[in-house]
Amino acid sequence: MPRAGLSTAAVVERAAQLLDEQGSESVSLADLAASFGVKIPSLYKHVDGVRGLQRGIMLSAKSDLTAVMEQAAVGRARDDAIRGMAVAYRNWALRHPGQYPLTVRAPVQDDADDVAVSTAIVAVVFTVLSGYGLRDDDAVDATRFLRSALHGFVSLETGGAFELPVDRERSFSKLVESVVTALAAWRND
Amino acid sequence: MPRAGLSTAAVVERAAQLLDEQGSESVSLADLAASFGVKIPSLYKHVDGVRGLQRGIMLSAKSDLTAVMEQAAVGRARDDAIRGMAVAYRNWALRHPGQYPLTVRAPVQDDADDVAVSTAIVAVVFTVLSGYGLRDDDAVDATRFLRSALHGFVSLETGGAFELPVDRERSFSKLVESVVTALAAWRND
DNA sequence: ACATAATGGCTATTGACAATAGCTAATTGG
DNA sequence: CCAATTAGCTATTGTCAATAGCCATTATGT
Repeated sequence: MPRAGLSTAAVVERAAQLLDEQGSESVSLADLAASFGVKIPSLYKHVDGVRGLQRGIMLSAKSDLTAVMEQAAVGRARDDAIRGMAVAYRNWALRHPGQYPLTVRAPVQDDADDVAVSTAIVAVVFTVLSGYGLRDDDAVDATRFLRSALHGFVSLETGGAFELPVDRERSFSKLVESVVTALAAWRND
Repeated sequence: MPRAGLSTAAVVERAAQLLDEQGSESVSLADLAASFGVKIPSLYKHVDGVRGLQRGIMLSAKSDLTAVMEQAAVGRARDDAIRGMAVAYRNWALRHPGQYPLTVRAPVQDDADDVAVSTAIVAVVFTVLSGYGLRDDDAVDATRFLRSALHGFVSLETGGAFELPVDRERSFSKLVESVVTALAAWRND
């Protein structure tokens, strides 16, 4: 019996790929195994069942998205940083429609890795917002507002809820500009 | 064999209830049947399998949410209408965390009922926004912005993503006020 | 080099669940 | 009060995740 050369990383990566391609909400071990030309139980040597597999994809998705957002915000400040980050966020989601929903899963509190990557995402947003001089509760409210707007748009868009034949790019730009304006005026209301 | 007195409406309603209570993403026919003290195959006399059951819950959820939003907007205009609708939207979602995700599912195009209830939701938002004098593409962009903000917040909230010990009510109020401000200034950007 | 350990993938099996076919008992209409 | 319909049942099949236990392959240590 020739070896297929599996590894935890390879299995998780392939699963994430299948998830993005086939659009379904979860990968079956059956499909995943088939994609390697391998039987289901073999996967258990590398991944702890469906649960462990999903956890692996989720961790990699969250940290990947965080990196992309950081990258987009580096060297920019305030409005420019927001715009860059927003576009990067949306593009990542459009490229990874299957993985995206996993990035908004609340962290499991007794999973240290999950908590770490999850707080990292919020930290990026938080840092970008620090340029507006927002503190404490105001910063939290603003972060929630920004996340809500981005997540809402992307979630509806990848879910196919924007069906009218109106340019989604333009709608997103308008949304980002509205958010930027609101953040600039945050102290006033 | 005494009859349990099932009906399509009763089955769908109970399923929606279980969905909200047990927080999971879907109801199993096993649990649903058990809740009636009935065997699985009996459900097929009232509902067309898991698919048909989900469709039933989705239709009822979408029209229920639409009614609640309409109710909240009646007799109000502009900012007041938005505020009322936003609060009603969020409250409905918080009360129905299981059903809520079904309300943002894109309509299946060859399902006339689905298309009808789905366009009804958008129509409510559209009508409320008509008070701002927005037309054509602007109205679409604004509708998408409003839906994105509301859905994003509620989705993150019911998903448990807002974990910091900061008042979520306040965050939501700030979000609504930001949206209202943005809508009032829509033409300017 | 070769024995021994560690590892990778297999078959077989169990258990949960959806789904269908076909039966029988309860209800309802003339 | 009998006939037709309907509701719920048992039995069965098929899919999938998961576990147990087997054997082949690769790596290691003297």
